[in-house]
Order: sequence, then structure tokens, then C-alpha cells
Amino acid sequence: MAPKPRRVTQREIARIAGVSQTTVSLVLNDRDGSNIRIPEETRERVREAIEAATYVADPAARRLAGLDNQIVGVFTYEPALSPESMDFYGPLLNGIERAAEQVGCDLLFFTSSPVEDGTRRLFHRKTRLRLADGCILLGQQMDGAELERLVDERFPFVAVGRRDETEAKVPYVGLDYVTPTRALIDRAVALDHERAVYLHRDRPSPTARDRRAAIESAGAEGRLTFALSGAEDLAGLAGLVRDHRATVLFAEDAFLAEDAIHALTGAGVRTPADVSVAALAEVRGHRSDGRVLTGFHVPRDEVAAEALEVLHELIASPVEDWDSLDTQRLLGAEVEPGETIVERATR
Amino acid sequence: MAPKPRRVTQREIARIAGVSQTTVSLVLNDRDGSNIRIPEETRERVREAIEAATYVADPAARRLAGLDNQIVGVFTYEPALSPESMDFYGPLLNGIERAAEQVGCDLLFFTSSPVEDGTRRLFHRKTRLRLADGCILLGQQMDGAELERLVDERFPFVAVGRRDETEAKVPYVGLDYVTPTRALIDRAVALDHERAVYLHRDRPSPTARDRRAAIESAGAEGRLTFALSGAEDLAGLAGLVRDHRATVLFAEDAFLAEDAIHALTGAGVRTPADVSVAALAEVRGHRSDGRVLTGFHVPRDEVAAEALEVLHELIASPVEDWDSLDTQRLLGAEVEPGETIVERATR
DNA sequence: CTGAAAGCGCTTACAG
DNA sequence: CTGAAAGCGCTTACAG
Repeated sequence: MAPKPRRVTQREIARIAGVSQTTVSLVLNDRDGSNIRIPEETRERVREAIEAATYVADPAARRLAGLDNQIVGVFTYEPALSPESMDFYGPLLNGIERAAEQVGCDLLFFTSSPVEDGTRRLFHRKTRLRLADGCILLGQQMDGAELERLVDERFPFVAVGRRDETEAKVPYVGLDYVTPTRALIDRAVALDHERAVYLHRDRPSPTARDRRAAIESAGAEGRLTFALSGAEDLAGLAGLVRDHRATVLFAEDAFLAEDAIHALTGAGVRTPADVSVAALAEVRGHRSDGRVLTGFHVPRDEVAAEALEVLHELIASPVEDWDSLDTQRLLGAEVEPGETIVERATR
Repeated sequence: MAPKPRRVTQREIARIAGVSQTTVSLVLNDRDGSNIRIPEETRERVREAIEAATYVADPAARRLAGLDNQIVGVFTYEPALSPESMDFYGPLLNGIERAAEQVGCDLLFFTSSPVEDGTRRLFHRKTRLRLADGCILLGQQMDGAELERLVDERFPFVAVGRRDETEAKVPYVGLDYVTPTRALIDRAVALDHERAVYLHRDRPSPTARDRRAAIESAGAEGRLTFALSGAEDLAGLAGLVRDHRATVLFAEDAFLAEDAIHALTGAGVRTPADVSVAALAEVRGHRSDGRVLTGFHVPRDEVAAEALEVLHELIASPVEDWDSLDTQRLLGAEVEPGETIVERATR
């Protein structure tokens, strides 16, 4: 490997400005207080030397000496910059970049993390994790053990997406799906619907539970009667809709909604004329027969930005105070009224 | 700011394993040679202690002690992760991520760089540039002075995109547009076209010069006679085409091609029936009336990956050898035959 | 007001 | 075969 090219150091600047290296450090960091008082004249001289030499402090040395680095780690459990993952990660990364820009942080992507069992590992022999002041974790699925370890080691981090796989209090910024699901159900009820089908996937995620909770409480309150169907049973969907006399269908996400529409149309059921359809997830860009799909707008960029904010609070607070911080936050998704929930046809 | 939580260090590991801290370092880095010979037994003991304590070396300290960090900086002159810039940066970042994964590098995005005059600055008071072993530069436009400075300081870097704004030898990986432009002209000639219009923008970039060179040499050789039009003169385009009796139109990029098609169609000129159209740039996703636009496929991800490769060579070579390295590379764009260059209509 | 010194956690000659 | 020591470039008490 190449010999590290000799760089300008504070000692050099000190020599030029005719002061001690300590003074250079003090000026560089704008230190000024009760016990440090450097005359403006001296400061100016040092600044000039710094300017002339285009000196910048070595971040590694700063870090080693105990300062923070203004570097936020970004860990994704899958490649984040591939075309396929852009759909999910794109808005998140965008939010992170914007927030980082605002607070003056650089972003360290742990792309080198080795892949084991199809997912990246955060902790490995040469992890550069500690180079960052803290870390943002992204991914649909996360490793509980790694989360625990981060908590144990008191390393500042925030997960994007609600986490409940661990005992430990994991800081996160996630999304609340209960409220918008309720809102969509209310809308259906207001449009005279009484019987619904919920087409869901089989993943037990916190957001899936949210939707389920909202649906169950609506059922319990007798506002809308639900029949459930798994995503694997698309073939039986039209039959279920008919048997249940459902006039509205909620799908767990937009892709599933499209599949459902396809299946229903194929069985001679018109959407939304016979059966209204809505997705309980992001619907941006999804249309059915030219109609904007009813569903949510999920502010993923805001989630990411807020995650960075929480991380910043953690970094700025002494570890003893972490417990009193509000580090588990939920943001609401916004309802997209769309055009695929319409008034129930009178028979 | 939070007190740096106490971390496990090599000293601690040494204590546990009953060896010196030096030995821990040696084992950790798999050092073994003529003057270093640690018995497997000792190594094993140390490894166990490392494992048990889930110890990882502090990258800041490693860096300070002169080792490389396996961190590649990524500097973009604009925000790279915004939806608008994804079109351009997306494939590049994807290529970089893949290459980084392969060589085991982490990626440090300099998002904190302050914006001056609408563009980010790489050098500033607290640039974390030196934390990286080297840096990839991305952006349509780059600052010549910054490039010079990087060269002067012997900091390993590679620009994505050809650079010719400086005296100094700037390492880059760019694209050759001469060859594919020639190929497209050949194609037009083969399809009996004799007279063409070139609709271009007004940016003097290396790639713009490539296209121009190919067009001028074709003109000089009498293979295709060109009339030129600026992008701002779309209104006069149909007139120019008629006056010049052009049967094929080359546009500098796909968007311009679309504008041109729109303008021609509006003036009663059919494309490609009356006038064939091609873009001298990436055409992925562009269609005209259902037809795949003729143009190029630009391997942007490969460009980025190759840039990382060159960077790696720089990092691995002593500075004295840099001059003998092949650090200015051009990759060829591939021709997309498309469907908008057709045989010239016989009149 | 400013400097000499210790220390951050590592690596690497240099001695044993 | 292995350890004590110097040094990487910084920050920050602690003395003057």
C-alpha cells in the first residue's frame, strides 16, 4: 500500500503562525471561554496560516481524541442503491440525505458488511461502525441480536420502521397504520358499505398488526363486517366476495390490490362499480383503469429525516439521559382518497 | 456531547488472554513473517478473547496509525439521493455500491459539504475527505480548482466522466461518444439517408464535442450532409428540415428528441415515416408513439464500477508509480437500434 | 493569555 | 517468540 503522503499538521501551522500547537487547536475549534482567552490578533494570525496551508484537521485524530465526527452510519440489510431496492429505499435515503445536509453530517454506508444467510451483518471483524457517531438502520427485517448488542453497547442508533422483536428499548421512527386504516374504513362506511373483504399477506410485521387491529376493532364495533383472505388465495377471491356479499375490498398493499382487481375483473366483478377497492399502504403511481387507487401516502422521507433527528438527540445527550428521551416515534400516513372507493351500488 | 462510552480495547483483550497488547494487534492483523512468529496456541487464545469480547478495532485509531481504512469517499456536486437526481446518479451509485461490496469498502458520502454558488464544495474547514482512502467524484460539472488541488495533494481520486478542464492529469473513467455516433450515422447512411439535421444543446462538454466530432467528420467525408440547429430553436425546426430536405434528425439527447418529434408532428411532418429520429444519448425508457427510440445505451453502472477499480489501483500503488498507471479510461456506449430510424422514403 | 504534557487506540520498528 | 516504547494527529485538563 502507498505510503501515506505527508500532510500538513497542526504542528506545522503552529510553526508558521509562531504559536503552540495547542493554540492552533483552540483557534480551529473556536474555543473561547473563562479559562481560554486568545486575543483576536493571535487568532487572526493562526487563521491566516490555516488558510494559506489549506489545512483541515485529520478526522481520524479528532475522533480518537474524543470528539464527534459528524458522521452518521447508514446500514441497510440489503443493497440500497440497486434499481430494485430503490422503490423502498429511495425515499428513505432521500430523507436521510436532506436531513444530513441540514445538520452538516456525512453519511457512511456500510457496504462492506459481509452477507451471511442472505442478509448483511452489521458486526464483523472489521466493522467501521465506530467511526460513525451513530447509525441509522434500514431494512424490512432486522436482526434482533444485533439490535440488542447495539443497545447493550450504548451505541447511538435509530431504526427506521417500528421494532418490537427485542426486549430492549430500541429507538425507532416508524409509521402508524391504525389511524389511516380507521379513516379509510370510515370513508367506506360513509359511502354506505357494510360488508368488506380484507386481503392480506402473511407477514407478521408491526404494520400488519396495525391494519389488523383497526380492522378488528371496526368489526367489533359493528361498523363494517370483514371476511379475511390470504394473498395466496386469489383464485377464491371472487367467490369469497360474493358469498360474503362484500362491496368493498381492502388489500394490504397496492400490488395486492392490483392483483385483486385483476382477479375480480376476470371473474366478472367490476371495480369499483360492484366492489370498491383500497390499499392499506402507499399507492403512489398505482392506478386501476386510469383511476387513482385509494390508499395511503406514506411519508417515508419524513420518517427518515425524523430518524436522523432522534439520532442526533441521542448523540447529543449523555447516556444516562437516554431513558428519558422520546426515542420511539410513530408518524401518521396520509389518506389518499383516490377514486376506487365509491358509493355502494344500490341493488 | 455524550461521553464516549468506554469500549473494549486491545489492552483489555491482552489482559484477558494474558499477552501483550502488541501481540493482540499482531494476531488481529494476521501478521506472520520472518521476524514475527506467534505460536498457533497463543493466536488461538487471543482469538478466543476477541471473540468473547466481540472486539473490533477502532477504525479511527487504525487510520491514525497509518493503515488504510477501506473507506471510499463519494462526492457529488449535487444531492445524489433526491428523486430528481436519481435518473442520472442512480445507475452510477448502483455501480459504485456493487463494486464497493466486492472489494469490501464502505462508502462515505460527503453530504455535509457546504453549498456555495449553487454547487457543493469538497474542500472546507471540516472536510472529512481524509478519512477515506480515496474518493470518487460525481457530477456533470466539476470545479477545476478542486481537481487541481486533489492532484497536487496526491490524494487518490477518480472522476466519473471525462475531464479536460485542467492542466493536471486528472484520473477519470468516462464515455466515448464518437464511436457510437459514427455507428448511428453509418446506420442512417445504410438506410439511404443523405441529408440530416443535428439538434443540439449549447453545453460545451467533452461528450458534446465527441458527438460534434463524429458529425463533422461524417460531413467532411460526404457521407451525410448536416444542418445544425440549437435546442432553443424548436419552432424553426420543421422549416429547417424542409429547407435542408433532411430525412433524418439526430438530437443530442432523448428529451430533445422527444421535443423534436413533438415539434415536427405539430408541423405535419411524420416521424419516422418522413423523418427518422435518433438520440445521441441514453434512450432507456424513451418511446415515440410506441416505438423504441433509436439511440444509445450508456453503461453508467459499469463506468462507476470501473472508476472504483481505478481508484483501487491508485490507492494500492506508491505515488511515484501513479504516472505509469492507466488512469484515464473511456468506455463505449452501445447502440440501441430502436425503431425510429427507418429506411428513407422514396419520393 | 499560552504552552508542555498526557492520553485517545492503534501499528510497527526495535530490543530482548 | 513476545514485550516496552515511540509515534500517528488531535483535544483537553493543568500549569504557569
